Amino acid sequence: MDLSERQLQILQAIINDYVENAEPVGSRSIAKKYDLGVSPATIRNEMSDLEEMGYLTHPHTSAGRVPSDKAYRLYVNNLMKKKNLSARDKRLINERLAASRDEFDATIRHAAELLSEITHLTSFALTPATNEETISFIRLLPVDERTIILMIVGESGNVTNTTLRLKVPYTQERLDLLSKNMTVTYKGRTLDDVLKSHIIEDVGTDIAALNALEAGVMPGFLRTLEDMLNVNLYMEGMTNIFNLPEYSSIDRARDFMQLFAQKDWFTQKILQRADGVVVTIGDENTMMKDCSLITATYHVDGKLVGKIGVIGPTRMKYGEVTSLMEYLTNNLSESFRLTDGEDKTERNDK
Amino acid sequence: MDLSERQLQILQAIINDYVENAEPVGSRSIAKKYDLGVSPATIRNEMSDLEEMGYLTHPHTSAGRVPSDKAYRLYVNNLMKKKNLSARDKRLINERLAASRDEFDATIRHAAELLSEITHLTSFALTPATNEETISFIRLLPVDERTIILMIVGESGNVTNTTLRLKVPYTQERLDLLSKNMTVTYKGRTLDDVLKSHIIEDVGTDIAALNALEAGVMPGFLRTLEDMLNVNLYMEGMTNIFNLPEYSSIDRARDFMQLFAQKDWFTQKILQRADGVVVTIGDENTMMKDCSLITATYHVDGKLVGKIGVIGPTRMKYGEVTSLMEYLTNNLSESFRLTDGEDKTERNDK
DNA sequence: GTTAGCACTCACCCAATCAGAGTGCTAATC
DNA sequence: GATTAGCACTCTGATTGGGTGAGTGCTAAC
Repeated sequence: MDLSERQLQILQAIINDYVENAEPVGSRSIAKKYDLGVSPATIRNEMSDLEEMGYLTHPHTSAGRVPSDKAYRLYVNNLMKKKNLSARDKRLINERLAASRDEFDATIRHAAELLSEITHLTSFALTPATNEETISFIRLLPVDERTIILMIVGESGNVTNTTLRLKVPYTQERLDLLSKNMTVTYKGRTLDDVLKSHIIEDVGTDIAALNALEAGVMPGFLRTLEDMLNVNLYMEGMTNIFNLPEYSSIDRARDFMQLFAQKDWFTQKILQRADGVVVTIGDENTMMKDCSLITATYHVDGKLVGKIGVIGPTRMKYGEVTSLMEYLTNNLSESFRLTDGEDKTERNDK
Repeated sequence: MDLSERQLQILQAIINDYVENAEPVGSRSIAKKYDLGVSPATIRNEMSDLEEMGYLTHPHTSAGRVPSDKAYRLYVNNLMKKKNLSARDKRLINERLAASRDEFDATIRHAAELLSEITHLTSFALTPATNEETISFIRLLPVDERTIILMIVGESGNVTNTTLRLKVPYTQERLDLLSKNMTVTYKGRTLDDVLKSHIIEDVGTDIAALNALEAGVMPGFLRTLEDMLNVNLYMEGMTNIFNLPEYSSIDRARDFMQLFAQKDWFTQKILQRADGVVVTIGDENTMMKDCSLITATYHVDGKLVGKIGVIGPTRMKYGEVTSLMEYLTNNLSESFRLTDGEDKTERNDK
C-alpha cells in the first residue's frame, strides 16, 4: 500500500521541519509554512493515516508528530535529493586536504575534521584496512650490539618497524642473511595469511647458525605484523552533540560518549560495514539504537579501502551529509591515487 | 596566623566527609561521626572562623560547609598522608604492565587504563618527549623505481620512517652515499637542534650528482623529524566523570569533554608542567578552574621523560591518587630501564 | 571557652493551577 | 466523497504556594 503524492509531500514537510527544529510538528505549522493547498484539518487526517502506517509517532496526545525510523528510511531511499556543496565548503575541503597531501594519516585526520566541522556532528575516519596488503620485503638493521630494528614493508608502501633487543649478539652477515631469507619466504603473501600460519616456520633450517637469531626475531616479527594490520581511528567533534537538544539529558550524552570508549570494538563494527555510502538509521544499528550512522569508503591506489563516517541523531540532514561524504571520499581517493611521475610523497607511520 | 590543632582536625574531617559524599557537611554530622569531644555549636564557631580565613565556603545560608581550593591545598601540603596501595591494586598493576612489557606504547596506554580504572577518574599518559633525543643514524631504503623509505633512528631506540616518492630515479649507490652523508652530518645532534637549523644544509655539495636526490629527500626528512618530536597522548576513562555528581549538569560535562577536544593544546599544557608528582587544584589551573590535575613523570632508560596524569573534580582522594601515581611511575621507569643483558624488546611505532 | 536553645533561612518536594499547543471528532460545506 | 470549520479534550510546561528538614547564627547560661 503506497503513499499518495500528498502523503509523501506531508511526510517530507514533517521531516524537513523536524530535522530543522527538533520539535514535534503540528498540522497547523505545516499548513502555514508549506503551501500544500489544504487546511490543517486535512493534514491532520493524513497524519493520522501516516501514523497508522508507522511513519510517524506521537510523543503524547496533544503533541505534534515526529518522524519514525521508517520515515527516515523512506526519505533516504526515495525522497532525498542530492545537495550541491556550497562553493565555500568545496574550497574548504580542497584547501585543507591539499595542505596535508603529503602525509597520509594527517590527510585522513583532516577529512574527519572537515566532516565534523561542516556537519556539526561527530565524525571519524579509519586508515585503510591492510588485510589484503602483501609483504614486499623485510629488513633487519643493526643499532647496537644487542639491538636491531625489524622493518616490514608492504607492496602499497605501508611500513612498520620494531626495535628488538636480542639475547645473543649477532653479526652483520647473519642479519643480512636472515633479512633475505625472510623476504624470500614471505614476499607476496598477505599479512593476514602470514599471521594466521602463526606457526613459526623454519625460515632457514639449512643454515643452522641462524637459529638463535631467528628465534629472537620471530616474536617481534609476528607482533609487528599484527601491528601493521591494525587500522587507526580518528574521531572528531565528539562534543558537538552537546549542542543538540536530543543529548541534553546527561544519560543520553553518556551513552553516546561510551560508544567511543571502546575504540577497538567500534572500529570492528565500522569495518564490517559494506562499501560505498551506507546509511543506517536508528534501530537498524545494533550499536546505538537512537543514532544514525553514515559511512563511506575511499580508496588508496585503487586497492586498499578506508572508511570515513558520521554519527548523529536520527534527525539528521541525510541529503547534505551523504553528498558531502561522497565529495570527500572522491577527493580522498583522488589524492591517494599513486599515479606515477607525480611528485607525491606519502606517510606511513601509524 | 596558623590554624589551631582543633581547627585542622575539623578541616580534615570536613574534607574527608565532603570527598566521600559530595555534599555540604554540617556541624552536627561532624560532631557525630568524628569523635572530637566538642559539641556541634563549638564546631560551628570554628567553621565560621575557617570560613573567614578562606578555607570553607557556604553554598547558601542554611547549607553545610564545602572545602575551598585553599583547603585542599593545605590538605595536600600538610595534612595528607601517603596511602599504601591495596595488595589487589599492586597485583593488578604489576600483571597488566608486565603483560605488555614488550610494547612500549601499549605499556604506556595500559598505565593510563590502570590509572582510570583504579581511581574512577579520567586519566592520560604521554609518550616521552624526544627533544633531547639525538640522532643515531639515517637510512634510505629502496622500494621501487620512484619510491624510497627514509628512516631516522635515535640513540634511545626511537625509530620513525616515511615513504617518499621521488621525481627523479635513483641508484642504490647514490642512496647509500646520501644515507652515509646524512648520518655523518646529523649523528649526535638532537632532533630539536636539527629541525631548528631548518636551513637545508649542503649535505654533500662535493658530490654534485647527489643534489637532485637530496633535494627530493630533504622535505621528507624534516617532516619526519617533526613527526618524531611529537608525543602521543592516550586518554582513558573520559566517561567516568558522568558518574560524579559534580558533572550531572550537561554544561559542566561539556566543558570537561571539550578540554580534550584539542589534544595538541592539552598535550602542550601537560608538557609544560614540572617533573615529579605535581598537584594543581582548581583555580591554580589555567586550563580548567574547577578541576584538579595531578601529573607524574616516568623515565625511559633514565633519560627521556614521559608523563601520566589524572583529572577530576577538586573533590578528589589526593592521598590515594598520588600514592598510586608514584607506584605506577616507579613501575614504569623500572620497566623502561634498558639494562643490558636483559631479553627486552621495545616498540617504537608512534 | 563551651554549650544548649531557639529563631531564622534556604533548598527541595509536592500539589494545584493555568496557559498553550495540538489532536480527534463531528457536522457542515464544496 | 473529500475537505474544512469548529470545538471539546488532552497533555506538557511553567508558575505558585505551602510544608519539611537540614543547617546556621546568635544569645544566654554553664
